[in-house]
Amino acid sequence: MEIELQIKMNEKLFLKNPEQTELGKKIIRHSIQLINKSGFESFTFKKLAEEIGSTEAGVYRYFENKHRLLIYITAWYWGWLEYRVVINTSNIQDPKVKLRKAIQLLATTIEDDIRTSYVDESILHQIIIAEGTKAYLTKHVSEDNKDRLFKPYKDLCAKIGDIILECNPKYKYPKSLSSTIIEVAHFQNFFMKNLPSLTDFGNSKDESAIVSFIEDLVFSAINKD
Amino acid sequence: MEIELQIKMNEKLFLKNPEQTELGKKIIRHSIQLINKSGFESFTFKKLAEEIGSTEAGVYRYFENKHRLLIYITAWYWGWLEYRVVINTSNIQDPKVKLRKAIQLLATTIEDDIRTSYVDESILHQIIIAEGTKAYLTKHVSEDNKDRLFKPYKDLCAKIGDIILECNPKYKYPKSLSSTIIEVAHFQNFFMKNLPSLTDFGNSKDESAIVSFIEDLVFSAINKD
DNA sequence: TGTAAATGATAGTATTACTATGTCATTAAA
DNA sequence: TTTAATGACATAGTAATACTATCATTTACA
Repeated sequence: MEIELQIKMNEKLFLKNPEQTELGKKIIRHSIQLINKSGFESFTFKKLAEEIGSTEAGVYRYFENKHRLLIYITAWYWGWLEYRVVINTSNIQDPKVKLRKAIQLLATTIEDDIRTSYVDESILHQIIIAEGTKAYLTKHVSEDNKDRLFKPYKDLCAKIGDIILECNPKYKYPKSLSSTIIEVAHFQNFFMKNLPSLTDFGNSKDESAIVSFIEDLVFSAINKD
Repeated sequence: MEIELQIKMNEKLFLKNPEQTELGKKIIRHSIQLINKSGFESFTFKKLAEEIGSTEAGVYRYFENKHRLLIYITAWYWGWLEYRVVINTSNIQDPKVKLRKAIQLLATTIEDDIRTSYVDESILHQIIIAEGTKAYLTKHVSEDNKDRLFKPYKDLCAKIGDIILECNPKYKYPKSLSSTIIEVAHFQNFFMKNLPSLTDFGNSKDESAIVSFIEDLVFSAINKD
């Protein structure tokens, strides 16, 4: 039996749903590989089209431009991650154990999930670390936000914020702490691998050290009297 | 008497030192304005040249490309901020008061310093918030790092890390906490203004709320037994 | 006053980011 | 069964971007 896991995507993210055609799936799979390989700046629809044996215009039928494609794959990632947080914490009673689990899911690279045939999650995680913030660091954030393009990110953030409040209903900054956890998980990972002197785990190159740092930070903040 | 404050810049950041000519200073001043106005992506040397009544080729004599110019102005900012941290904490004995001061300097927009005639620091602060991370989020970070282009950022980070260690010599993550403070200060500011639901200070739009959040986070982490 | 540095003017190339139009195959109605 | 509509993709453009090269002119200053 074949199981396909589908993440429901906002219609405004694409011109034509890439999940519904072979070419569309190829676009997603190969854009993830290309962006990871050469970086978002040098990524072009022409290179992508050559890679998948199609044409530039073919790609433009699915996505308005490469920035929209970046928002699409980051939104996909956040949706997928929220799904993982939900299924991995649903049977846990203790909110602190829940939060620990969520931090671990956020800060650790995972293997490719075979149920999503056209997305390699381990590569996608690398893209989120290096390129993820570029999805919203633009002059048109507000319009994109009105189109709800960042909803998956905000939903994940809200979810983790709720777990924080479960741990300590009096903690004053659940949402800021939540977005901080997400961003720090990625930045510290990038620094560890590329600018190690900005971290305390330069040589180990070990993601579990990042998890420890974030846990220490988070739990000392919310456990404070 | 006129006082000019000069930040010493790494020679690899430019082809020709922009501080030493009128055109060079114009390039810095107007690129800061243009990047702030339209964002780094839509910023081009052609538009800049038109703005300052020069030519594209003229700008290329100073900077290899627009990304190097971005690194230049971010490096300038970090150098200037470290200078401010040093002079504003040098006469403080209590390391916790020092750290509080440093956090405040990092997270608060400052007025333009008239001693730096060709740089408007308040605009520059906005650029660092929205575009700063793009200076190092590239596929060529490591080479750029070898050229020491990020030294001012790393120096500032090390400085704050030292203050953290003064507060608590046993704290395990001084460098990671330091880089976290810097990054959190900026993206919480960005979120507050652009994606307020990711923060707990959406309506207030008040930087002092960010300072409070960071102080709470930092001091509960380093004061923990 | 001479000379080097700085700037300005002009032109050109390769690539990028996109648009417009045309063709072919499939399906759906007449 | 023909005809029309639709979708998938190719071809061929354009305007802007990111540079490089050359040469003339102005300015600084020794």
